[in-house]
Amino acid sequence: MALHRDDVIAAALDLLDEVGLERLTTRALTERLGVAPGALYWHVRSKQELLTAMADTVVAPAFTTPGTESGKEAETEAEAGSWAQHTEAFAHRLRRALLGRRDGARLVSGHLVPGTATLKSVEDGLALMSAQGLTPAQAAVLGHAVTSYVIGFVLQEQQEHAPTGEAAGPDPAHYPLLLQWQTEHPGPDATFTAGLTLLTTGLAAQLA
Amino acid sequence: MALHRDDVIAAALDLLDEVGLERLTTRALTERLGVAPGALYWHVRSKQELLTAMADTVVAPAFTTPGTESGKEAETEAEAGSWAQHTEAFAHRLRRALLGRRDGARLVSGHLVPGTATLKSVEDGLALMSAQGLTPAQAAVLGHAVTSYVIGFVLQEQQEHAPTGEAAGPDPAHYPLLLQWQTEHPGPDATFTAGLTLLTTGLAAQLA
DNA sequence: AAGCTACTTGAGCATTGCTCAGGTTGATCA
DNA sequence: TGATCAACCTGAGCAATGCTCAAGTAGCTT
Repeated sequence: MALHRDDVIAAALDLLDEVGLERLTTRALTERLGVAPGALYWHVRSKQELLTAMADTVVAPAFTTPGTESGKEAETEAEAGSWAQHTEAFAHRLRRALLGRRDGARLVSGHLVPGTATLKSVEDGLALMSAQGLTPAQAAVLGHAVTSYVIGFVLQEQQEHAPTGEAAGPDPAHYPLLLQWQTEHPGPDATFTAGLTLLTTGLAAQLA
Repeated sequence: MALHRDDVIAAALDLLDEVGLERLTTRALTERLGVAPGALYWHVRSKQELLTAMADTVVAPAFTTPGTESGKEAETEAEAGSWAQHTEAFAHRLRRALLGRRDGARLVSGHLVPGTATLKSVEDGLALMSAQGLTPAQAAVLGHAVTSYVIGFVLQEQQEHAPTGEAAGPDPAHYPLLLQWQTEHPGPDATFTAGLTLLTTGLAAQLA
């Protein structure tokens, strides 16, 4: 049975989980597909395009509101919840999506180009916030800030295991406050949420 | 006259500005240095290590407080300014440092390993905030959030000109709110500052 | 002058992204 | 049934890249 573009992307994502972005090579991919190296370029114009498609797939679930697809009773117009709740929910979805794949944040931050579905989702988000009294500028600033924050956060979160090419950095033991923070670390989830809350309460404070 | 490690790094940064990260190749670098390809590896263990050193140089000015080096009258203990002012000043320094080089954010986000100077600076920042009544956890969360935000923001900011490997994305003209935002865009500097203010006022609100 | 260290050459290997002319396969239509 | 055509694949190979290494060369010290 012949391959199709989606099979290629799916296999590429599997391979990514196994070997990481640095070692994601077209030859390893075609080998996994049981196919000659040249065959890849029937389905994909270049490795760049492949990476973009992968990034798009990774990010997709974050831009799909949970109850949106099954027609059960989802159409409650402006679904329940304040703009703050929606924003935070989106941030958590995005982070989970990025964490779901090895090097997910690097992949997305380097190769994503917003597709139709993404733009639609962003537009809807802006509309929802405007309907709750935010100016378009406020909504846009918040959205932009949140995505920046999430990507930056997960980037650091996933980099801990990356090779640096030189000897390990300096010993942090001499920096008491840093050390204290590292040992009392409440865990990445809590840290993420705390930072995220800064953004939403910041806007809430500005509104008052 | 023989090369030295610093010359190599400086030349690499110049080359980065000219050709961008994708085309920053060891051969182009050695050619620019007027030297055979193999000569590079006397000064640097691997390309990874070179990139790490470059990232460190790019980021360095952000972690050097302006009045710190000249002994004029800098030692005013906890220099003037609230934790919010200090945090925002740091964020702006970091953004400027990243914007100062082509692909600066990608370089740093992918290859930085915090050096001694960086850790010292972070420790000092935590100390300053603690002295102003913040708990270590609050200070750490704020610092982490700010750096995440800055890196994510500049990453997007610098990606506008990057090649995607496929045809341009969908036309954003059909999304009225998005379009409105794009046309009324107050400029990246203002957007950056607005998002940053969200973080600091968020913490301020939590303290009250 | 001898010797040592810092630095460089030149040749070359393995890997990678990509191309392309020609096959193969399977559905379609005469 | 057999010819046609498009989708899909092979095989061979090219150019660029990161890296290695034995053999130099230059300059300083003694």
